[in-house]
Amino acid sequence: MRISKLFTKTTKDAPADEVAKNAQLLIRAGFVYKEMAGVYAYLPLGKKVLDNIIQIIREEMDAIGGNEISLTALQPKHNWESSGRWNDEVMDVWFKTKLANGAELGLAPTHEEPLTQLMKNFISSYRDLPVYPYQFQIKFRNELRSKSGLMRGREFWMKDLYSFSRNQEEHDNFYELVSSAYDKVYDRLGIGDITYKTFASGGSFAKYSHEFQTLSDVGEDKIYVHDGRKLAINEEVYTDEVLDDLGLSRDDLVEKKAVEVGNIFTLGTKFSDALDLAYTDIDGESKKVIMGSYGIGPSRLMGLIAEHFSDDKGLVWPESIAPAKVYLVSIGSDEAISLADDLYDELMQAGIEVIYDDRDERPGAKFADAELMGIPYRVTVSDRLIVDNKFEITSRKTNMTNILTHDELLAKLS
RNA sequence: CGGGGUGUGGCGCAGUUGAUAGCGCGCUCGGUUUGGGACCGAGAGGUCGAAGGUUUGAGUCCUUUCACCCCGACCA
Repeated sequence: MRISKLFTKTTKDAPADEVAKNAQLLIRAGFVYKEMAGVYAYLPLGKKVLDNIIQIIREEMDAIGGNEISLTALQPKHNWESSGRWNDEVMDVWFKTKLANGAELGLAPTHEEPLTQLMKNFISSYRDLPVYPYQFQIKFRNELRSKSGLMRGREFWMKDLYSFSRNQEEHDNFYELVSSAYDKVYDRLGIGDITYKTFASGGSFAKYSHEFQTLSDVGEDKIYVHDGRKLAINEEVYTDEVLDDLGLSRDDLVEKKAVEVGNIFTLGTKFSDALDLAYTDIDGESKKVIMGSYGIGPSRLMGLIAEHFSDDKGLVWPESIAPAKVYLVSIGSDEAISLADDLYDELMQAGIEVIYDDRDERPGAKFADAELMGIPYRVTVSDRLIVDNKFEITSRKTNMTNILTHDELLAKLS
């Protein structure tokens, strides 16, 4: 992508009313636009990052047998009345509205009910199970207070996977499979080392659910971490009984602040009971489907990663989700520009994503933008380098610079 | 939803005891610059969040309201 074709611009100042560092940087770098409190639009570079995060999650969900779907944001109330969750006392985050004919509607805050209803069309035999539909969708939640930039919005991207299993054992196996898939997702996003599988309250059908909590000073959750076993306990279930269960003592654990970046939850028959989702087993008996739900918030992850991987110059994206791998800067004469043009074409043809700063700007401005945008490698083409047939490459993360030949540069970037 | 704070060109801000709005960034044009956010000159751009009120006169005082931010409670 050429900067000259990119409609966004960077700014030196962040909006005064935006305090969260992730939103400040993302707005300054032109990745997102704030529509209102807790509601952000994704601009070209931000959309790219979000899509990259989503793609990593998609690959890992597909790898464990997920079937990607796309459910509706508009929700008629009847499914939700079956489960009791249409009631504002039970689910207090609803955005509700009406059809022209007066019928009540809600904007989906989650999708257990509609998906359970939908699956009744496709599940009737034990042969139809297990199945694992999932989707990426904007969820709507009327939070009393949104905050922390992208990390707590009133509309936000969520990956929600649901499991439909024949029995508890089948469910438990898949539950563990999802857990390991989540580990892979966080590893690929570059936050695996600071993300802990965390014991949390389980609801009616399981003793525990599990959250994936990433350590962060801006985290809203308090967890107790055991580094050796790479697990943690959420404050809400930090009791002697739980410690006994896990064979831990308080001395082994350290209190940390963290951001919940995923959760896996055993639903049991809560929704299959409410909406009557049953199958006929091999023995001819009708049985209720055992369900689970598994969430990851791609937009929250984007905010968290922006916040975590940043410094005084701006964003520092992990290579796996950066909007491009290379920020190409040309400095000086027409000859340097022409050489940069050629390099841009060559890198793009080699499948290496490049943001080419082809503006008539001074070097300092280009360098500053490369750093603010957090592109992993900055490649410079300039008159002083041309003389020796060399290119300069600088790592955003380490700030190390190498002067390379054309072939060395391509080898390094491939 | 309780407590606190803030709304003035696109962004960041100033505006005194009330007298019809100014600075920096950005933007446009001209020129000079070109390895760390250049400089000089000339310009454009604001019914001061909204509504009502007090006053000869309101960005400034009063009332109402909306929005945003922070702390708390709640929540992926």
